[in-house]
Amino acid sequence: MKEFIRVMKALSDQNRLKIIKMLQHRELCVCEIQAGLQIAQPTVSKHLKILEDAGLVGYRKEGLWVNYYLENGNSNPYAATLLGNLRHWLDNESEIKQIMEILPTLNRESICKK
Amino acid sequence: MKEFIRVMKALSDQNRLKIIKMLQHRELCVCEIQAGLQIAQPTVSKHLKILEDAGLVGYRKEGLWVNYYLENGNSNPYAATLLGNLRHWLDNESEIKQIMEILPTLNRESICKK
DNA sequence: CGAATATATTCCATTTCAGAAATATATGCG
DNA sequence: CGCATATATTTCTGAAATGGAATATATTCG
Repeated sequence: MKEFIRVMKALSDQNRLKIIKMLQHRELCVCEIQAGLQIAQPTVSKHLKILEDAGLVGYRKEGLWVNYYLENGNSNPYAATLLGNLRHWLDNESEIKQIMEILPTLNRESICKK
Repeated sequence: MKEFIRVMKALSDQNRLKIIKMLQHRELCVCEIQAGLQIAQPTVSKHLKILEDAGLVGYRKEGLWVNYYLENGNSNPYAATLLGNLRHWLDNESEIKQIMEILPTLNRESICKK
């Protein structure tokens, strides 16, 4: 019950849903996600932790960068099913389409190094 | 986006999930749900309103009683899919099994009339 | 109409959550 | 080691959510 609620709550936030939709296209580091969402970096990190605790995303460290990716949901069947649904859900939402346009232009080199 | 989040939030609460699981077995009036959840009546009414706003439940008035039932989700595709998933999800949770044992004994006549 | 009953709404206290700023940690490089 | 950079954690604040008590509404029945 608690595990299910954790997944549902994780997917009850606009910014976290945007992160999920972004990660459907490719792995992203924190600064790329931040650039897409336009919110403070610590806020992004917190959202990512909530998604991770729900079994929705995982991460790989690569030097200074931390690359987040969508989980398959092996650990959590609810997460797996909902991630499957979200593959096609929300694609027509304006907020999502807008980010998808920005996504290809996001480049960690140009975003982070100043 | 907002509509999706409304459904997810509605299904992010333990008591509302219990209501959904109860309604999978049969239509129930408010006082029967209250007896199953053991919380105050106004709280039940409020949860039911949240579920209704999300397109998850509907109701029929029958005299003094208001009978709530699970929606098919014609109005809301997200609600429809999740209600389908919840048909089998959570059945093995102890909190749910416990209510399912009480459910057959709930009788609006004996609960409300005092 | 007036009383009784089932449900809904309002109001209030407590908790939870999102966000930002400040700070801490970790990795790479000179 | 010491500095720079990317990310995580802590702390605080305002907004939202949950639950109960009190109150309001609606329906039935005499």
